[in-house]
Amino acid sequence: MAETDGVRERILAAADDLFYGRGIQAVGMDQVREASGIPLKRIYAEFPSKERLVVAVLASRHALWEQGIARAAEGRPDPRGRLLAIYDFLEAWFADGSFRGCGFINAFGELGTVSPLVAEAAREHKRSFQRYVAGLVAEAGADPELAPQLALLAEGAQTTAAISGTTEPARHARGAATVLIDAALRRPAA
Amino acid sequence: MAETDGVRERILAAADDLFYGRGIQAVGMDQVREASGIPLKRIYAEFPSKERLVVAVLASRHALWEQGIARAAEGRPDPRGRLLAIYDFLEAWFADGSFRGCGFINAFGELGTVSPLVAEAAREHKRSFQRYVAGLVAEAGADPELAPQLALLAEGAQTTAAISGTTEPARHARGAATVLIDAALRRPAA
DNA sequence: ACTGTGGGAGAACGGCCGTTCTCGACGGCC
DNA sequence: GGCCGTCGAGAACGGCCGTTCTCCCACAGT
Repeated sequence: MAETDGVRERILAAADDLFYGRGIQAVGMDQVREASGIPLKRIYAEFPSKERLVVAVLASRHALWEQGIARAAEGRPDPRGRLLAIYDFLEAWFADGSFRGCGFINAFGELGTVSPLVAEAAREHKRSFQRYVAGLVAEAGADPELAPQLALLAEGAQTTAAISGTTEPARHARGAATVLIDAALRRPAA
Repeated sequence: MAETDGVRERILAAADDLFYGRGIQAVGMDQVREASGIPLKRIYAEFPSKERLVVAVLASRHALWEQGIARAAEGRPDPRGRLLAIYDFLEAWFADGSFRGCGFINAFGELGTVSPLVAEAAREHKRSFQRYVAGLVAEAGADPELAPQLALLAEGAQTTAAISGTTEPARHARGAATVLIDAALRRPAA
């Protein structure tokens, strides 16, 4: 049992590509098998149902997201810079040809009412991002109200970039965030 | 041919409820028949395929959206008030128990890659909203950059409210919009 | 009253879904 | 070398999908 053999990871990578790229319901388990090269029996040994596989894919996507914004924040000495780094990270992401919006928003829209596990995964992902932003806002000593406002800009940029197919929303969000942050820092929190 | 008999409207209303509430792929044509009380044969006489029905539902939803923001803007004498009315309209919408996010974002996430017609309907809806905001921003004499920023806040509020299940995002967006508008009006466009 | 037409209800169709089962080949241990 | 458990390949299953077809009744004109 020394190593997982990467089977789980190969399934997750293939399923993530397919689910994110084409929509979850539009992808059959046979396509996951074909793309991963892992037999159906083994997939079902690892994930007892498609729903569980979806949840696991979302979990891995959440980990990637956290790594991404953490890496973007590296080298930014002040909280203000780390907050703005979020939008730089978004711009790089939007420029990726396979970008298709926030996988959690997409999954929630598709399965939110039919799968409580998927709905909860999306809620927890967004809560976690809100906490991250709130932490930086607190570090900066700004009004806590600033945090959800900055998060809103990031969410809006993701959906707008997905539908329009451009990267501009990241720059618009960054510009708006700059104004909001500087206004909040001029009149700091009690 | 004096009147459409409302058949088309009944189909659209039932389909919209179901598609928006449960997701498009999760709803079968039989459920549309049952909910509308219109026989399948007549539905297919009116809409040649499910995809066309989806597009028609999105078109009616677009009309409702335009009416909603237009009505919210009534009685607001200045562009600034009409811009902020967008977020008041959103808050009222979020408070509706059946709110489940922006139907166009949901449809795009679910079918954007598989149905070009649905993708185009979503794009056109968002473009139209951008034009509306841009018009008000121009009326106000503010920097045109303000328009996409305000739109971002509205988009982010919709997805955040959908996933969190609260109405707060509307107030957060309104607060951020106030700051952005007033900052832009202090340093007006060339 | 008889025929013809149109529209209603629901069965039927081919196809794909998620999931499970069968079968045959392979490799480790005595 | 012979047995046994393991595992991969793909068929099989029940069920639902979007779409079409069949059948039957209710009513029009003469």
